[in-house]
Amino acid sequence: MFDIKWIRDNPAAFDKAMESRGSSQRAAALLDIDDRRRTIIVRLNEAQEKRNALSKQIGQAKAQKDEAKAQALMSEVATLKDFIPAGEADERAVEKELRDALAAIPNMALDDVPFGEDESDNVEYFGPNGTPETAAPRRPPRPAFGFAPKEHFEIGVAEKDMDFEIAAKLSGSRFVVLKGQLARLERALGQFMLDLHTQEHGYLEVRPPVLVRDDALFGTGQLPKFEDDLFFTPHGEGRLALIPTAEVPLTNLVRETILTEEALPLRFTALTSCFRSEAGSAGRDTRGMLRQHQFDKVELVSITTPEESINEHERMLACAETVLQRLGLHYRVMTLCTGDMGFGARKTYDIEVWLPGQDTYREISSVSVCGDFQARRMEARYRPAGEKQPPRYVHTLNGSGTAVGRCLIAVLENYQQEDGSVLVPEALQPYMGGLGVIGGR
RNA sequence: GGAGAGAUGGCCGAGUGGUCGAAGGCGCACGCCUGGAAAGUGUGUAGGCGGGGAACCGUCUCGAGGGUUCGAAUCCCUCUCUCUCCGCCA
Repeated sequence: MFDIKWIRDNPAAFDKAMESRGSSQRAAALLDIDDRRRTIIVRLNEAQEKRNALSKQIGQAKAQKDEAKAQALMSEVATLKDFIPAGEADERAVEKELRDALAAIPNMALDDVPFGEDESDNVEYFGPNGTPETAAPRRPPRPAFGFAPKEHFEIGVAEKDMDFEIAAKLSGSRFVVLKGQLARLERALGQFMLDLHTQEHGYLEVRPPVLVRDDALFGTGQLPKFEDDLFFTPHGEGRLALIPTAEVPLTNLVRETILTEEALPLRFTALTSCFRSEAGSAGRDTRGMLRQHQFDKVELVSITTPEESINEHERMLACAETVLQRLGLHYRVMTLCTGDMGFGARKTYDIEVWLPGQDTYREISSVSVCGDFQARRMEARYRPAGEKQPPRYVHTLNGSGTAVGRCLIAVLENYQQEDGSVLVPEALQPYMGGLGVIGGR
């Protein structure tokens, strides 16, 4: 969420940022609300000041048993009796108007984010000061096949243990039932990723709720604008949402707090199921388990100072890349252009894994730095170390590390054998009881 | 689901109609003490909004929202959450 004071001071920059993100928001309309708001506040404050001063005098008069004087003062205050409640109501209304307007505005892209309209304008990224040559050694090569590689759901093991028909009977479309070694392989992937991030990357493992309140969703920016993407369940008088990503509970872990600077950075990771209604995706990726209503994901969230968030973004990307490197999966990294970024992001890297069966790259991780955008919505601040300074908003980052279901697809497609079996990447074998291949005879 | 207790500053904890944004403690910051440190000691230390170049001033905030009152942390109503006991339950 934007700071109205910043918009007041930088209206041209704000308009430019909105235009580059394809938003029709402009500073003038917001500042008009702000002007009305400030006028109301000034008038209200003056009236309150007068009331408070007179009330204090009434207290003194009563203490001195001067009833006549007290009565005179009380009748004077009575003239404010209508104005103050009305002014308070006006203030509440205009504050809400401003907050509602600000809450619907997407974050501003960082200066080095490429300008563009959609995913065709995204730009490949090779690391800080990187080139294709410097990035290549870290990235596993594409596998070579002596046969035509199949899509994941056509591979022998999947035809046996990846059951969309029974899932449809249970739950409808966009659900899957995994069985046997495929079920175990997905579990192994989640365990492997969690162990990697907790043991080597310094993340704290968290088991959060997967049902959350509207407030938490507002904090990370899913509400109020993206209600249609969520599943809700009734609860008491209200409702709870199933999380679309563990970003929601992990980031909200610091909501409404003032941290000490020494506590930063905070790094959280969680393996959870995620739930998305995919309302706008009818007809897209309907075959296979690429786009499901329910999927598992290992999420990474960092809470940092403003000074450190850019560095943390690169670090988090590297943490996510390590997953694919250890699994021997070929991938590329894209910097999302201004038009393709999510609502709360200032800059986003997508990691796209190579899927030989589809003969294309598909997103398997998205790593975003949000600046103080979410922190403002959550009221998450920290107190700078040293000399007395006011609290500042923290910066928040989130990234997938990685999507487990899509990673399963990638393993199947990249390690498939002509006979329908699939080799188990070395890094996963300890999690598979030493098994080197699944689906073989 | 039933009964009861509670929610106060970064943290703990006093405070039942006026001078209370709020005692005391912890923590933190600065100073003194010290060869240096610890201990001790002194001072300071909430946040939001508005006005102002600034110093500063005003206002709001004691879980949230309404209400009573000239005046509310304190009284009333509604809600949320936490704790204890009972019931149910993986």
